[in-house]
Amino acid sequence: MTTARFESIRELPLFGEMTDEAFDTLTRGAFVQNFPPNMVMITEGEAADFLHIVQSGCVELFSTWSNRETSVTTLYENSTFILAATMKDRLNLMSARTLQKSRIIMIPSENVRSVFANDPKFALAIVDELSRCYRATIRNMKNLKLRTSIERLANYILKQHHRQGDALAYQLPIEKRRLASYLGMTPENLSRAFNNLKPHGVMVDGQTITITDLATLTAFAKPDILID
Amino acid sequence: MTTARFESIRELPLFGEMTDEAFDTLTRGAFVQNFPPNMVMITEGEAADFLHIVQSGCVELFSTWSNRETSVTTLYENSTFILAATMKDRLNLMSARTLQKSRIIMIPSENVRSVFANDPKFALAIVDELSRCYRATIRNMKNLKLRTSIERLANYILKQHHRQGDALAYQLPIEKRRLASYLGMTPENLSRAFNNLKPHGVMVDGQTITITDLATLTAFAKPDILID
DNA sequence: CCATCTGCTTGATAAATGTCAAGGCAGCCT
DNA sequence: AGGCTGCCTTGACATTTATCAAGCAGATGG
Repeated sequence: MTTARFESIRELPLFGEMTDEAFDTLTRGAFVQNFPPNMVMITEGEAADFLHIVQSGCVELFSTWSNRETSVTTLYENSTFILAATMKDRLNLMSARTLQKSRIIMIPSENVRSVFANDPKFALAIVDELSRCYRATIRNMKNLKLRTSIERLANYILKQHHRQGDALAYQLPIEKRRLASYLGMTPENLSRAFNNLKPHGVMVDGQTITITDLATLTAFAKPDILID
Repeated sequence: MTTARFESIRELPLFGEMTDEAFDTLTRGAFVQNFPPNMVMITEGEAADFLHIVQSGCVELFSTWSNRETSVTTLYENSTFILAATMKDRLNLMSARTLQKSRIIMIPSENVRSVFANDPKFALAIVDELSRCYRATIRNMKNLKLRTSIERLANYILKQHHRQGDALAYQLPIEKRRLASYLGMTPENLSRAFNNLKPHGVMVDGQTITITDLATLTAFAKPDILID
């Protein structure tokens, strides 16, 4: 029974509703791979031969052009990536590297496309996931185009605050230089941006963020349900 | 026969492969609406009750936050929009306004979702369209984060050159202030960016762009198949 | 333990981009 | 024709952001 190896993903929204038969077909030829930290798994421009799922660890999607590099997003446990390129059988637009030791499940793209055609529940789940990624990217772009770097940082701090159970003090989940790249600025500028946020209720010590005045920070950040 | 009213879209990639029956179901309750230029048809934050298709004219998707506005994309004949929000039954993340007198076909979102479940060919077409939009947005974001404003303009000029049949002289399809917003800069800066491109082989007179040195412009712009 | 490395921070400076104000020009209306 | 109006352009200036260089601190490895 191949399914047993992929139990951990069977209950994910993307696979939860499909038939057992479809799930077996999907995972036939799939495999799990362990990667050390800081390993480039996928380089943009390559064919998208596999749908990837982060089983454990952490993966950064990034892109380069003309000696510049930018972080597009960071993925944690149970996230899928390379879905759009997989469905259209196109080249990857982004590269992927592990940030920590990570276990990645890889499902042949062909399987995804053939099961999509035969299992309506799976088809719906694919569309849900694609729509979610698309909308997340639109939000990301609005964030970049409508806000200054300090505003982006302020909203990032608020978002993490919510993600970490409304804790007023928490650890940054990624290195500051990667956060800087994600937010579209240089590490130097991120340092200064943290300093600029002091009067708006943010204290920083190493990886630890402390929100000293949530109301002031929120008033400054003006979070928006259509962006954040 | 309701279908007759929607003949013009029957052959689009999104609808071309589906059964006649499914197409009839889809367009039941759909309608065509004429809009004058510069009319806001959709405001971000509203529910996505209809899938929209531009039958003729031109539509800009844009977003606002805190008294700022940015143009996300411009759509021409046969483009669909609001697809992701339609499929997930969520709020629109972007607003839409006509730039010219436009005819828009509006299909109830419920129809799209129910036909999706019953017509595999349509389901595949939806995924294709969603993937295309997603990948276009990723490209857009890479463009914004990896290039300076002058580089973005140079690549925009090259892309239009190709879209307009490799013409060395052509008309800009949109107003400069909207182009500026799309490229993530102010109108004043766009003017200066055009001036900066003179030595790289670009001449501008009103709406007319003339590429005087394609090789130099291309060398400067460094277009990339994974962005442009 | 020291030496080294890497990521972070800071200051000084430069470059890119935005803001404000003014003026030009074309299209439009009366 | 004359006068609007809206868009674009230009100049002067302010702000934001990046770059370069230096130094610091914590982690790593002999």
